[in-house]
Amino acid sequence: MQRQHRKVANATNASAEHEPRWRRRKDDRPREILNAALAVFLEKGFAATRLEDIAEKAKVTKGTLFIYFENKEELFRSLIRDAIAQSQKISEITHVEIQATAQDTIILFANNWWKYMANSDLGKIPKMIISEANNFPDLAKEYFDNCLLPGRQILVDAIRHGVKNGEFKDIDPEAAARIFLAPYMMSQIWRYSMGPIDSAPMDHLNYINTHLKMTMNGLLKQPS
Amino acid sequence: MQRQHRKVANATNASAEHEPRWRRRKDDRPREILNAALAVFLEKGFAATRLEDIAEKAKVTKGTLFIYFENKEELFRSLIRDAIAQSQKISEITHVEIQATAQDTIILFANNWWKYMANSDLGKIPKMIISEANNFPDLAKEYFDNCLLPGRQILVDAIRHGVKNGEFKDIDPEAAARIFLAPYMMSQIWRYSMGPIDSAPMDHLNYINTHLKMTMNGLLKQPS
Amino acid sequence: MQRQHRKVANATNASAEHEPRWRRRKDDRPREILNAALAVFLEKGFAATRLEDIAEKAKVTKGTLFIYFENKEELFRSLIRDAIAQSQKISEITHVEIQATAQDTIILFANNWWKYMANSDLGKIPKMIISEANNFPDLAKEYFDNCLLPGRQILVDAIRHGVKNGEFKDIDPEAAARIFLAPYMMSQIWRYSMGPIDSAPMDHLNYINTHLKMTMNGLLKQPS
Amino acid sequence: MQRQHRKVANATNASAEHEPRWRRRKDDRPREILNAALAVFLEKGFAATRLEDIAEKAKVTKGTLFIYFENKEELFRSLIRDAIAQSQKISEITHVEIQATAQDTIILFANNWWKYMANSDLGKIPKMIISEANNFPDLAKEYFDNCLLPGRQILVDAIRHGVKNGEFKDIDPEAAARIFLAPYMMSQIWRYSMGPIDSAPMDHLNYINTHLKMTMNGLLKQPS
DNA sequence: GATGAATGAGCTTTCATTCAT
DNA sequence: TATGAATGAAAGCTCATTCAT
Repeated sequence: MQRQHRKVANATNASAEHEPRWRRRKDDRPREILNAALAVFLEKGFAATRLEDIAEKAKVTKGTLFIYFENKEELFRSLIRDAIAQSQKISEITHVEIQATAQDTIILFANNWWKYMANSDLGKIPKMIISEANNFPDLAKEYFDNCLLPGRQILVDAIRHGVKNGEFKDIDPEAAARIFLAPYMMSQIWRYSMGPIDSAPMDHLNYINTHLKMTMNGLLKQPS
Repeated sequence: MQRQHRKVANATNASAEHEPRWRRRKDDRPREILNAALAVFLEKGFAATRLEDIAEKAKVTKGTLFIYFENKEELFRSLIRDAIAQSQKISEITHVEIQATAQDTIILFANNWWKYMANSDLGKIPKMIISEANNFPDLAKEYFDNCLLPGRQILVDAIRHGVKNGEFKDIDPEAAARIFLAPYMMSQIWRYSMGPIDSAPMDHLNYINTHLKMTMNGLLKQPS
Repeated sequence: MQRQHRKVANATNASAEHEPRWRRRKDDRPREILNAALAVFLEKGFAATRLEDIAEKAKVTKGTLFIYFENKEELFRSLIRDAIAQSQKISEITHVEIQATAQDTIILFANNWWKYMANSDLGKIPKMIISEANNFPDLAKEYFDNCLLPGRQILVDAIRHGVKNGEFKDIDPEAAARIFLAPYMMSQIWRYSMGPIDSAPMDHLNYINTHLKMTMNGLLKQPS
Repeated sequence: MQRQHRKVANATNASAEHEPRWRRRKDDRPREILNAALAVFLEKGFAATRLEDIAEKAKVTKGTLFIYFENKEELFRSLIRDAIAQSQKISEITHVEIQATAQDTIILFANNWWKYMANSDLGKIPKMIISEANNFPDLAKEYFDNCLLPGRQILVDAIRHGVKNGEFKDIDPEAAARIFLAPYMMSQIWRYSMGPIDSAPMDHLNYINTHLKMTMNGLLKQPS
């Protein structure tokens, strides 16, 4: 005991206005760790991620991670579950009222949904889920059921409605919904994987607008 | 890879004449290992894959892998490089002659390309590249430059040509090409990740046909 | 230990006059911690014991342990040393006057000694010492020299005296003393280890009386 | 590959008659490891034992332990289970025929049993079981049921028989059996814990003989 | 060549100990 | 004083890689 106290005293005397070696950040730590974890898991994948990298990025030591998360797997799961929970909140927001036309419904939904996907950390999840789906099938399913299916269903319904009321051509709504979503998903997946590699980076806004234009009107001037 | 191939060639020469044709030949080993590796790497990703799993699938033991491949990383690289090499051969085949209409050119290309993507192991590469792009950026770039860019460029050229000659509406060919490709890519990536999870499995042919119809003619009956 | 006691004494002096007597006083802490430590160390052994378990049992937090004890090892040592000190006090009590017969001396000593062994925390020490003797040989020696040897010596002396004066048969007093003690020791060691497992729990009083009867008179009706 | 082969060649050339870095000892390893484990677990206890110590004693590396045992706990359990299995074989040997007198039965059994306890590794188990009983209650129970109870029961039966036929005094056979066994057990427990500390080491044979004499005939010349 | 026992570097996890609060 | 968040030094365990067989 004596010895330790003296040690502290010395340290204090030697450099009185020193930054403390660490601070208590009980409330903020989990978020900081999750943010760091997201960055590293996204980049390297689950297995290739070393907890030390996450710790370093979160500016804590390895041991601290285990105060807030049971183990590496639980940290990863927390990350995904957290994203799912946030997505659901957003789902409620983006749950669009049916508009005058099916086209308007689709565009409104797509724009709302895209706003979150492209501008928040939520947009990083699809790449991670794709990469880890076989290692964490339960998480993938949870994400799929809660975050992807509902949005797809809105599209299916809108397209089916548009087909029925003569606004859209006769088309399979299920397939059309998937196709409509593919460029959005692909864009996000690409961004966090091939993004740094693709020599011709994409103008996202232009990309999305072109997508809507193409999907609605087609490429052909004189449709067959 | 190079080194291994030479070694394999030697082995073949040395023993080919006194072994019956139908017998499993020693120089099939690298192929068998690569096949096994593809299956496991695809499922689990590079870091989560244990060489023992690959060995088991290839019906050899761990030690044997190191006879044919320098180490785990080289095995993975061989896999991708091998796929790139095959893709290039196919590229030559799918390098379509320009057709009467831009639409025909695009459809011809797409069908050819899709034939290989959907029906051979080549279609498994995109998911792996997406997952490992940040851990193997050089491989990702190689794949991108040799397998994706050329195909995309054919589309860009065809669309640009179609826009110029009045066949297509006025649209950004770069963006349009990416959007056109997205559902194809997404379909393959999905297949090997979320495929087993997606409750409503896809009819690929229907999906592709709907895609072509939508892209060419649009959804709207009365295009704006 | 010494240091802690002084510290405690100070604390008592400083605050004794303005705190009600019945209130749990600060200087009970070391005792409470030692009690908790005894329970957990006894159950799990030194290395398998987590300080957090002791803290919880003592209704303090981990950090508090380090206020009263320098480290885990010192806490353990304090525990044993404390027991040794108590044993010595008791030794003085049980240091029996020589009785009319050697038998009476032995029985008087055994009953006195047993009273403490069977009914106080002192009886928990043998199991701990046995378990940790190789990890803390100095402690084991201290316990042996101060707590076991003196008692054994009393027995050796009494037996030797009994042999000499014809009260006892001709027997090796050293061996006989050990043998006489063994069932007592074993009984305590057993109690805190196999006790909960032994399906037929022991009636201690019966056990001890049988022991005395057997040891003094033997099993045989017609001694050879 | 090339590189490694050359490396080997160099090493070989440089010191051709070198001892190999390791040998394959598939069949002997488990025994060697168990022996090493017994020594270290016995000395330090389960929790304080580092696998590295066992590995070192067994002249292998840490990793090798995991080839033969699933984890530290399983290694420990294997050790005990192995001892139990051996004990049972011996039990069959020591399962004594009933002799002319109860005294003879007891002495025959005790001598047989003691032969193994005092002269083989089996005698090390009681100290370990005592120490770890609370951490491995299932193992302790298994040991108790298979190794201790049967022997004790033989004694109980013999004593009860002796009491009934007038050979022995009227005594509680259950208690007497425990008391009879205590010095044997204590002797073994002592040997592997306090043994190195006890300044006056024991002559085991003398100890046992004194025990038998005392137990059978008692200390008193003129039994009361 | 092929095998798989053995190695050893590296990672996850634990927990005694420290120290900001 | 007391707390408990944070640290960091092990320890257990895994697995790519080596190498005796």
